[in-house]
Amino acid sequence: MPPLARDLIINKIERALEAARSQNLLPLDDIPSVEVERPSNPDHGDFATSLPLRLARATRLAPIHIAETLTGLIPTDDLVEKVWAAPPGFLNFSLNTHWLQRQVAEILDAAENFGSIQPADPRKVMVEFVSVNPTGPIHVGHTRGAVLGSVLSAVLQAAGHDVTREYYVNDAGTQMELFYSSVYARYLEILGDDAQLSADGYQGDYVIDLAKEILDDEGERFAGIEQDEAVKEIGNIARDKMVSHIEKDLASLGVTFQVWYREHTLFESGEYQQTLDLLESEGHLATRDGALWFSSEALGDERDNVVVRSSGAPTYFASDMAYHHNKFLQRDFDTVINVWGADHQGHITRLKTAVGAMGVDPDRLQIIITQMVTLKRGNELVKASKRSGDFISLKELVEEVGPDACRYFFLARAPGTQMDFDLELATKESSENPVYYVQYAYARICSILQRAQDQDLAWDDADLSLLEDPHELTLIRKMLLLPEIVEKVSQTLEPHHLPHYTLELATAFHNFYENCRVISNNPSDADLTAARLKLTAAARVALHRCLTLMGMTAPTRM
RNA sequence: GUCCCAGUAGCUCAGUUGGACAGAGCGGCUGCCUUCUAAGCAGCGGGUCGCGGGUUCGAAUCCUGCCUGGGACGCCA
Repeated sequence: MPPLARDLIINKIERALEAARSQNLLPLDDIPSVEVERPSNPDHGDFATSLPLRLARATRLAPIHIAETLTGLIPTDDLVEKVWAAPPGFLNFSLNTHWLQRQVAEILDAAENFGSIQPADPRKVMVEFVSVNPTGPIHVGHTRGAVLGSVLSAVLQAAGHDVTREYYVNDAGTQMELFYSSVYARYLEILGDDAQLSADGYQGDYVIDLAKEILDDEGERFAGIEQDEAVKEIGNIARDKMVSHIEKDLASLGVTFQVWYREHTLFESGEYQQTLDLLESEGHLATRDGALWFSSEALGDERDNVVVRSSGAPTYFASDMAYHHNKFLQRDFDTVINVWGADHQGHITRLKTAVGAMGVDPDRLQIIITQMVTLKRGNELVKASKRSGDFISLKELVEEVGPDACRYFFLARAPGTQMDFDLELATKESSENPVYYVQYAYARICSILQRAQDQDLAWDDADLSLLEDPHELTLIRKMLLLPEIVEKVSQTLEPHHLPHYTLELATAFHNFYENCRVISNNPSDADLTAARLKLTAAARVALHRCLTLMGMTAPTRM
């Protein structure tokens, strides 16, 4: 992977600053950190920095003077065609056309690795996401986190990190007990007993379906045995079925995991006890009112939190502490990213506090909160509550909208914003969804390249210096942005930049297509045709990578 | 009551961590298919960036006070 043009330019500016200092052209005590941006206006070049404006105060010089001084110290070369100062004090750079043309070959050489980068700090990263309790099917509200987590994982991997995608299965705790008894109650109900489902039990029809399945598979034997034992056995079966349903539903959306980590293993392995011992030895635990508390208030949290109830049962928080002990201290992840729904927001501080109490830098735990998804049918609100059973499942959603559009829809919005999902609109507009715009560009590319192949046209040895049309150069410039986008997403943990970029890339291709005929019928254009085919092939590489990173299909025809 | 997130075009949303004239898609209006896919392209119209102060060369972006919407504050998960 060659260095990014951006980094080469930053380097040039740094050297110019060094020179300015040693030649006493600028009164600098030390070299400031240099940042460049991508100007939105093409007239301002490919890269720009506002550094002169920032240096004005410290140097007591006019920004434009600083910009002009630096301009004189930055030589143009193979990469940079032009450097100029622009009022009130910007320093602009435009890239050398021949350099741009050569990048077409670089992109083709990189092939499916195009867009990948080498990070300054390669890390072992875990992305834990979805992690819905296996007490019911996965529904629309969870879809957002599922898509976000899977794309984030893919991008982090492209950014050179060692990524593990993990689902935390909460198979211990009171909600699971309630779920188990709910299935048991339905089981008995089918066998003719009076309904015994408690008011706070799980009401959804899927519980009945589950009970039927178990009845079909296992027969009536659970009716004959003692209740506690029956609930336990039925519970185990129901849980396994639920987990595998969830796994299948997520897979239909293209979301997969490497590890399904079970909560109860924390207790079996002794890690739970180990975690408590560690916290105890550091003086972070206290007994009060018959319960065991984590003294988080002393560590800056708003209040202390219960770890073990007076009943002796550990809280969810307790196993979550043990789980993060496992992530950081047992499995040695450098960075752990948790994707949580907005309802878990209150949990952030205490978990970070707990991680800190274990001697782990809390900044190594990064929590992304996805805001609520409000589900609508037209103007009608659709409630999504698992216990009432009235919800739209992920499965239904994928069947109705399709996985690609579904992914794009959730992906294109920043995680921190609440969003409305109008089912009516989503299906009605599906043919005009931006996802088709992008895929259409890809299909067009494939169609052209197929035609070229049919005509035995080769482009490997094409003369890329023929690519001089503004639309051609714009397309090249746009493609070269991908590594920067990958880096940005991996740093900000905001995958929504990717679909937005992909849309721009598709636009750049559509514009090229409209303005530059690729395969010419005129034999005298053979060289230009070859060059444009090569560019088209590079565009296929770039768009394909985008679609792959987003977990979407790349159709060769539409 | 305290804390967190959000408020940008008719609608759905971006806005490169304080920069150059505020963008895209959809919807509306007008053009473009006898040559590689019209699921496309070109153009027009559309904004008090929730409101008021402040910080500075410069604010949609940072600070502060309000307004509106959502969420979190349990020996639930």
